[in-house]
Amino acid sequence: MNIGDAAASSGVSAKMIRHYESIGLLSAARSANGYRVYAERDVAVLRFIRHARDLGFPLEDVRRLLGLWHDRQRASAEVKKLALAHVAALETKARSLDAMAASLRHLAANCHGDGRPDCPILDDLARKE
Amino acid sequence: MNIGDAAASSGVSAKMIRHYESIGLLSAARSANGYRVYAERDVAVLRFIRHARDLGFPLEDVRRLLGLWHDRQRASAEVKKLALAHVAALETKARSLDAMAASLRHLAANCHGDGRPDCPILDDLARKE
DNA sequence: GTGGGGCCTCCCATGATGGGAAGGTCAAGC
DNA sequence: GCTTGACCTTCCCATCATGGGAGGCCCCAC
Repeated sequence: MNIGDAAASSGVSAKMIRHYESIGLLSAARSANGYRVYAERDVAVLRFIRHARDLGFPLEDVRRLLGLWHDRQRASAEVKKLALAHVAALETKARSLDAMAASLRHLAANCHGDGRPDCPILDDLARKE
Repeated sequence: MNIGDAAASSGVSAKMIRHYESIGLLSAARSANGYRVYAERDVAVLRFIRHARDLGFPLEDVRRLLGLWHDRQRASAEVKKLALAHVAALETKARSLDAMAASLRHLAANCHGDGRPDCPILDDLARKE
């Protein structure tokens, strides 16, 4: 299987497959012509990476998760710990964005939003602090 | 006022002040020795930028906001429109993070988290899809 | 006049992804 | 057999906002 097929059946772009290889998440055999060759096992790894990325795990976490996945002796506690730390990070980030949205929504609510130039939003951005 | 003082009183790092200048958000006079020179007016602009960044506006939005701020004839409607579009983007992003967190939290809840190797989190990441 | 701190420019790095150029390879159709 | 087009290769560049650091100039206080 060449990289294009691996990309199609894993949902990871060929570009990213090469990138993941370059940072050592993956390795690929090469055929005589220099093309990367993939087996089903590799496609499974790529899908794993994609799923982890879909959950927002940074690639360094993905690297650790792959290590834990490949280690059949790992304790599930390690995986859970990593996952919950990531959940906390996601929620912290989400709360931060919500706070920004709420502040801005409040400012916007006090803005006429008509043809007049007065604008509490700009006034707030221009505040001396 | 040199860049260090402008940084201290605006809360924007000297590094970022130079960067903002390089992308045209700001301009600075130069003294005979080549040092950038800032007036209170410039510090106000820097604070404006910082506040907008604190609300998560990307620099391209900041550029537009600065334009609207400098234009005393602008209609507040334009500012409000920009602000609400950004609020929507922030909320979309926050909901996306929350969805990831909820999925992962659900998986983690079903993971023993003890010394055993079984782990629904890894099973899910390894699913064929 | 020397030392230290501030300033200058320029390059590099982050994290994940994509775009694109220049060139090699292969298979199908004529 | 030769062309064509699709695929593959590597390498460089861009994004977005920010920081680190090197090498070198400038200025003030001691």
